[in-house]
Amino acid sequence: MITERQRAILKCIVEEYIKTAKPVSSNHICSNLNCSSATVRNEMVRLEELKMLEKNHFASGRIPSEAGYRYYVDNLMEPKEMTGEDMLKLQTIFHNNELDLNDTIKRSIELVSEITNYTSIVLGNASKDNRLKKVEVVPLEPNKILTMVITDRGFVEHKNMVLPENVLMTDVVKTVELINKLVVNTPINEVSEKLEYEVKPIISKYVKQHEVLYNAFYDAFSEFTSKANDIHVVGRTNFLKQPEFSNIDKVKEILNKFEDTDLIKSISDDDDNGIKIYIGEESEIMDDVSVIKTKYDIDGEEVTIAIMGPKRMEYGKVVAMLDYIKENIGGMNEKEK
Amino acid sequence: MITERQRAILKCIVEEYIKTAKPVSSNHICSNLNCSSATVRNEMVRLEELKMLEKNHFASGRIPSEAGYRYYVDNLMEPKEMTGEDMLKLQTIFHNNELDLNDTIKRSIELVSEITNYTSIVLGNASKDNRLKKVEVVPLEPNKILTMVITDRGFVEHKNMVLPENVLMTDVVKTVELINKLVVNTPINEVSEKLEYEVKPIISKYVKQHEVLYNAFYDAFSEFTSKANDIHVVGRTNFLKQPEFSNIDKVKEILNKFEDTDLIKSISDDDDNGIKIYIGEESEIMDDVSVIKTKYDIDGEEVTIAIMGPKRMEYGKVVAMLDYIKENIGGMNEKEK
DNA sequence: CCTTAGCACTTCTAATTTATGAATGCTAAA
DNA sequence: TTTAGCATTCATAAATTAGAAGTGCTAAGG
Repeated sequence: MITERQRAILKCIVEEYIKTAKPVSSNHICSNLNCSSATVRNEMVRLEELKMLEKNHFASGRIPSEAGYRYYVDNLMEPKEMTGEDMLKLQTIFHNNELDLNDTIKRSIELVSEITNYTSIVLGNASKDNRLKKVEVVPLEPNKILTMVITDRGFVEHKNMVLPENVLMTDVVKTVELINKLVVNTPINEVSEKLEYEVKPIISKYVKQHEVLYNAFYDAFSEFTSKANDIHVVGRTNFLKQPEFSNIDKVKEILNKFEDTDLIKSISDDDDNGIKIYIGEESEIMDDVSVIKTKYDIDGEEVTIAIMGPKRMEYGKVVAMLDYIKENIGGMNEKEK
Repeated sequence: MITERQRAILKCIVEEYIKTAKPVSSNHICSNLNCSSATVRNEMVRLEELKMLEKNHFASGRIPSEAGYRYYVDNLMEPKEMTGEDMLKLQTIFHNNELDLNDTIKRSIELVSEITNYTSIVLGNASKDNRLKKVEVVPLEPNKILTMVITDRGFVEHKNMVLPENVLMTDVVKTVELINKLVVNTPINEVSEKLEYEVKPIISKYVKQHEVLYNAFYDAFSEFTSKANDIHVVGRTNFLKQPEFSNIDKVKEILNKFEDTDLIKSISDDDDNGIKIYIGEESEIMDDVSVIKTKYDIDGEEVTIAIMGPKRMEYGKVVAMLDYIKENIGGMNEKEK
């Protein structure tokens, strides 16, 4: 069992280490508690036996182990109040009517990154539950067109195309009409299938250059599904500001992880909707990194956001901000309906 | 005057230093030329007097000075052939019909970054010469709309908006009709002005909630102009791979420069349309950095691309690639018309 | 039995020394 | 003009030293 005093010491060490990034000595702690440094040292030995603390070497101070952080986060951490200033900044984002929910989230998270100096990730999953609203073609120059795919959630994907010489504009219009008639209101991830089995057979009857046109639209759709599922990373280089990343190889390692799309996407794998904290190894990103993440379920559409920093993160501060954002986004969501 | 042998030595030193990033010794050179290391040393002294070479300290080898690189680039550098493999990779991008010119450039430049391990920048200047083609509104849910701004060049900017309770859909439609009637075909950078002085007075007569709606559209346009003028940077972290950036402070410095939008935009200030090389200080970005840049003039629309690396860049290789890209983009441009 | 003063002990860090080696500049001979 | 030879310079790496920080343990005190 862990005693009350041990808890106090652990809390003190974790918080001090988070603040300074330097191993914490018994001397430093005894001024906060009513006991001598020798007593603290005795307790430290016990906390080390419990695997809550670690030492770099014989005579360094103690630093929290992953288990130590875990215990701190689960049992000792006090919710940290946001500053009025930070709240105000978030409020201006929330009350900007021109932003839709997705952009609001992105902006909020960018702000979190700026305030905390951590890295933020937004993983959209827009394709899920988006239905095709309409397909549109705007002729630009004689043989150049703009094609647009619009969903009922307001996502737009567009692409400029150069028409081969032998394709007629009337054929383009026919194709678009056909697609609009047959595919509108289909969930976006089923569109490809529907195109292949329902549109293609018909298109070949009515449209001369059906091969070329069909392929062009088919590609536009598949690009859409891949893009909609997008990854938004802000503040990658914030890691450079952390003393534990003063080593250039560590920097390289973490920056390379950000290039690994699959790894980043895997952050949203977990289905828990609360605010979850993954410390070091648990993050499955890198041993020196912690991730705080949550999912926002915006009328059926899932958005995962994650804040990434060194293990020595200000967990309380970040959790408070995410809480605040979640609360307000939830409110907006209600209002909107 | 600089002698033939001195030129040969300078060329040798620059190329060796580009390859190894280590000061070049007289011994290393004399094996390439038919003379002893002592002779080379004598010449090196003269090249140093001409400010073409520098030393780190008394007994280090020589490294090229900025003037040395300059002389090399202007007089000694041989155009380097691209490898067939690299050409092939570029060709697949050029022949991808679904990419418009802008995307083709972006992709090509990304490839250059990948091959060379330098950083690439594409500075679009889309707003220039873009005219408003149409404004469109798609109603999504009862009080939610998608607004789109489309230009004659095929740029699309869109935004989801939540309508305030008291705004009627009919008013929205009226506003859109008005804008389309009055502003279509206006160069995009003049739209704001025209909105303010021509549309606003009229809108207030016909539309009830004119303030709210007017502001919404006004903001959408100004966002468009700022976005269209976009900055596309690829391979920022490639600098980490360069030995001259093994110092974390240098890395921070260069990464911070990338955040400075105005600085990056200033790269396109120069009006020369050829391929220009700025070495070190000349780049006005950072003393340790060189920039190779050029402008592509695609039927009236200007795109600046720049490749950034250490002073110790493979100038010849990059120039060859940009040449090749320019040639092919030019060809596409013709074909398209 | 818990707390604490005292002290020996460990290890890191930073400063200094030492040794080695790479490459130079200069001199003098070919 | 070229080059061999050699003293000279300076960086880098390894070895040494000194100092500081902080621990663990022991033994005394409440």
